[in-house]
Amino acid sequence: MTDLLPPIQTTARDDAVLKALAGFVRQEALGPGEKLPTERILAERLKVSRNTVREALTRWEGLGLVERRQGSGTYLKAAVSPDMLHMPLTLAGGNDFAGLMATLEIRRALEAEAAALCAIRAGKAELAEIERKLDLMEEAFQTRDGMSSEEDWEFHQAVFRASGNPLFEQIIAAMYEMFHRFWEHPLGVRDFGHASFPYHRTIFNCIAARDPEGARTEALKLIATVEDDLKRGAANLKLSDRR
Amino acid sequence: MTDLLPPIQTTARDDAVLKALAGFVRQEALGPGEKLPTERILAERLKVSRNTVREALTRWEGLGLVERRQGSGTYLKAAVSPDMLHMPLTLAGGNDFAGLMATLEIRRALEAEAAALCAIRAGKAELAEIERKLDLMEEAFQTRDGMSSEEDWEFHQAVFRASGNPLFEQIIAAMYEMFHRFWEHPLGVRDFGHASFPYHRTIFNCIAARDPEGARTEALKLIATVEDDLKRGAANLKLSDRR
DNA sequence: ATGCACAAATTGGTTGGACCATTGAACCAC
DNA sequence: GTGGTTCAATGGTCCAACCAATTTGTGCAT
Repeated sequence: MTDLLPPIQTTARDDAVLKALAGFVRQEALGPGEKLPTERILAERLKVSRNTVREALTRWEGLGLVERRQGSGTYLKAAVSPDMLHMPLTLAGGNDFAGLMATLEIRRALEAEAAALCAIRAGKAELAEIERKLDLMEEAFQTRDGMSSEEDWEFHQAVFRASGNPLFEQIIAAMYEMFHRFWEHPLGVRDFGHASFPYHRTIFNCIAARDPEGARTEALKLIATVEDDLKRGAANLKLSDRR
Repeated sequence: MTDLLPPIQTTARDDAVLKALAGFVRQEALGPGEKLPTERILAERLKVSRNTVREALTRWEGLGLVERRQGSGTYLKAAVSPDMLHMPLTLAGGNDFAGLMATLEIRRALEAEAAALCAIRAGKAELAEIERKLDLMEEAFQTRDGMSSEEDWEFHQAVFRASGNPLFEQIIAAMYEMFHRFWEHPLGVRDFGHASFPYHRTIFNCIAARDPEGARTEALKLIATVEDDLKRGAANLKLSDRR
């Protein structure tokens, strides 16, 4: 009732440019990594100023769809289609302990759901991929004595990817930066993340056994251990960080 | 081991502009709705071209942080801070059934977790606010015979807000557009959302009773009914949309 | 004074052209 | 081959002007 009669768009140059460009990408079947026409050519072909083309491409760049390399060209970074839906999300203040805990709660929600969905939907190939990442992680864990954050992350990524819903991976990928920043300075907790180790295997077992609720439960347990480590780290910090 | 030696950043003009602008907003304590300096003034003050200012603002506009009105000015649309984290989410084929299901799965994950957290953390004031929204919704439901999408939404928002974690509300707000768009054209399902109605009350009861797991369970049930309606709608669509 | 029509100033949107900085390939000397 | 050099292509920045929408001010009629 409220907003039928959308505001009429008298001008929308750069949007039109993006629409045309999306159509071009579709027609040419361009995929990630491929180079698209130069700004000058686009400007000439579309009969708009190069500045307008640049504004349009800036939008796509901000959305992570495209990467510009000076002197080289503009390259696709993700699959684009004319009917994409964008949900830009900006999170305020995630540098401190509270922010980290907040992201961890999001992760708990998504991790549990993704594991459950994964148990329902994962195909044989995805299952094999997850197990491969798990093996890699366990090997790294024993070889480097617990320093397996990279492999750990790849395991979780594989689970998210196999959930069949790209949003899981996207949201969590954006949070990766935050976790990674933290994992390099684990607040003096020497064996940070050790407690979570066994649950990776149990999660995988539930997924492989097609047990959604079991996978959900194990995922919740895993996050709980990480939360615990985090709280211990915060306590350490409070004791040692007197200045 | 892998990414020590990060690529050096020789120039980053527009990023610098945004950083400066974020600092300005912070210093002037500007909030949503307020107007920020004109492009020409920014260009002059920051000693950069107006073009560069425009590219920077285009980025913020794309992220939904800012709104430009020709002839009027540029206005803040959301709170900005220098340490924001941006995560643009893009969903291919956003208009169709699959896209809506994808966002619904995210919503299921967040809704369940938020309800559980809410049962643990909500204070008296938050609890009262949730109940108020619930009453409003129930009233609207009976008065307008099921058309209570706005009030429905506000109820869920109140729950998210009372979870004590702002990220829940932010993420779900980014997805609001998709839900809203759909609620106006419920695929011919006449009583869309009716089935979910009673669960709002049961969720609230669990929260008020400080029963996290109960709240989680009820939230999952609610989303399940919406998913069900959605599938029925998709079935209707398949039957009627032959062309 | 009040209200309305019109002009002027303000502001974002677009254009065209110029130049700079980086990249990558072709080429050359050793 | 290896390591420079040159050079054309390409994105990044700048400038100056003009267009289009909005806001503000001005002055006239009532």
